[in-house]
Amino acid sequence: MENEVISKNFIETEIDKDLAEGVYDTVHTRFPPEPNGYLHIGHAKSILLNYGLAKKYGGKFNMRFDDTNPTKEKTEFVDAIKKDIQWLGADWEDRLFFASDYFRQMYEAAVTLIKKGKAYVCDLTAAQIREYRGTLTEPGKNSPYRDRSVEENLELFENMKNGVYKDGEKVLRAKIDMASPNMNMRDPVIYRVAHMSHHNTGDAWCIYPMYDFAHPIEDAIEGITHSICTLEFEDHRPLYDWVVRELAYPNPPRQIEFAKLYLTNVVTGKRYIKKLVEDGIVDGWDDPRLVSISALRRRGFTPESIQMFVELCGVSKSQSSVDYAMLEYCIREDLKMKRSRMMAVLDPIKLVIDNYPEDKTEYLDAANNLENEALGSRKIPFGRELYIEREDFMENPPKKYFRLFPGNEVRLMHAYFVKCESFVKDDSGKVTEVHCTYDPETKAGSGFAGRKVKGTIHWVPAAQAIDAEVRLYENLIDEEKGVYNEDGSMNINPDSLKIAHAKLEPGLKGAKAYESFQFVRNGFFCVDAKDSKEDALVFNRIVSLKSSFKLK
RNA sequence: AGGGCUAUCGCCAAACGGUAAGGCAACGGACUCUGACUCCGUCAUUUCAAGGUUCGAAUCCUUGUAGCCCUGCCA
Repeated sequence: MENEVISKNFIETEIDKDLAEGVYDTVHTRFPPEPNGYLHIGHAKSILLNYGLAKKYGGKFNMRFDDTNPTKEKTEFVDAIKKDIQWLGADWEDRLFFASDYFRQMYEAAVTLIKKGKAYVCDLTAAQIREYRGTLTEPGKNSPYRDRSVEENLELFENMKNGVYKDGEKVLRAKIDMASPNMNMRDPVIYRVAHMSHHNTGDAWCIYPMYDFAHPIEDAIEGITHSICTLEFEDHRPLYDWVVRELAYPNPPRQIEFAKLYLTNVVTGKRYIKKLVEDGIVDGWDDPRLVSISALRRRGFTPESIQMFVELCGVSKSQSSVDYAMLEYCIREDLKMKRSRMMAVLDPIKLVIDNYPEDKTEYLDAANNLENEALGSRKIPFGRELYIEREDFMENPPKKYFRLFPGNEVRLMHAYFVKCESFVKDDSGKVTEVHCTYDPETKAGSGFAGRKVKGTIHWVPAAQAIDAEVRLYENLIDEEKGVYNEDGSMNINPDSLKIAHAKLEPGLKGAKAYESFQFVRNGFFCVDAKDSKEDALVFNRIVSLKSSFKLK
């Protein structure tokens, strides 16, 4: 409530400085994904950071697809990414751009560089370029084509554009410094030949700009002031600055880097996620055990919960890994007040109330959410036979076990106190039925205050309960062993997906439309919202069983 | 001839020379129609290490140490 005082992050400090010094008089940010895959929680940080900054400073936020490499990009990714960003709540208004729409300007910028003697066409092969580049500890050496005349370069580049050369035959390189300790400055390739259809421009071009050349131009064209990206681009900043300087953009953008978001015990690397999908270990990019935006959405995460999470994580330049528990905290925090709290029994065992009339059914009032009255209430049928959670009964309870055991009395959520009188076991010794008696005086809402019970358990009526095959998801990764082994393989938890035959509360709105349920570590449980317009549901006990009672 | 960046509680993260915020996690206790929620309380004499400057250092200087990134015609 009043603890909104989240301190300023270092990027805001930088922006304040820029504004104060008059370097810029506005803030204009952007989120520039390459449409080559699905967005995940790490991207959410970047999206919300960029969008949040623009909003905070009364500036603008652009959506831009950085589609300069046709070999990796697809239109279907464009659509998926747009959907995810909209869902997250970042509004680009009418500013949706494609880097590929600037190909003409980039081409002209390259020509400008050639005319200034700052770029040259190089005939070296990819392998030769690598060889000439030197190593981390040794300087590179100049390409034999480095000193071609401006006229020759102009003609050759024109030929590149006109499709005279095959892929890889020639490239355009910036003429900077082959001895630079920064590898990115050793005459980087800025244009390559690629005879391939582009998802947006089709066959209009057969030369495509490289990221380092294209990105600063894209930013400059759109009037971006602060080009915010992740730490690995820090070494590219001198090149970024070189490009905007050589091209003489007035009021050029400034690149600022921040640390990526990593989560503990979660597979984040795109190539690992891809492997999980391909090997069939997960059932797709939106498998609830993944942290792609679509997976989080399917699992029932809300945009608000992700916004909260990103806010809580903060922004800095130190490489860090946020505890997964923080993500769970955010969704619990967000949902606990605004979702109905239903009852479902995952591992049912029958409970018979011996002194309750056999043919009677009464409809009990149950609040949809105890903390939020505005969510209203529902009626739940109650009768002689119910199902309760197997773990809510113990024949020989340990100390401080507050649930059902012979002789103990508990409250049935939204209903009566019941006292355990006896139980039935089958031949194998497994408990099959628990018998108890109820006290009519203790009906929920009656104001009964005669005595108290230490425990409350949830239940569903045996006759009306909905049978459901439920998928329970737990951590995909073995928490003890960590995510990756030394050989790069992953420690997959064999129990990360279990099927349970659960009993759901009757009248559960839309319940039959749902295919599966997710069980998140720390006990948050909700309906799979994948193919449904329904909101995620939160279930009693499961949401509250955070880290409570641990059986030995 | 290597370069760049980062080091503050188990995990994030503030503090910008004036005497270590906050959140998550954890742990006590109260409350409870779920052991949840809520509420109260505990949780860094110390900031990677060692020196130095200063009345005063997490902040400045020196020297180390550790981690991450960079040798794509990927982004």
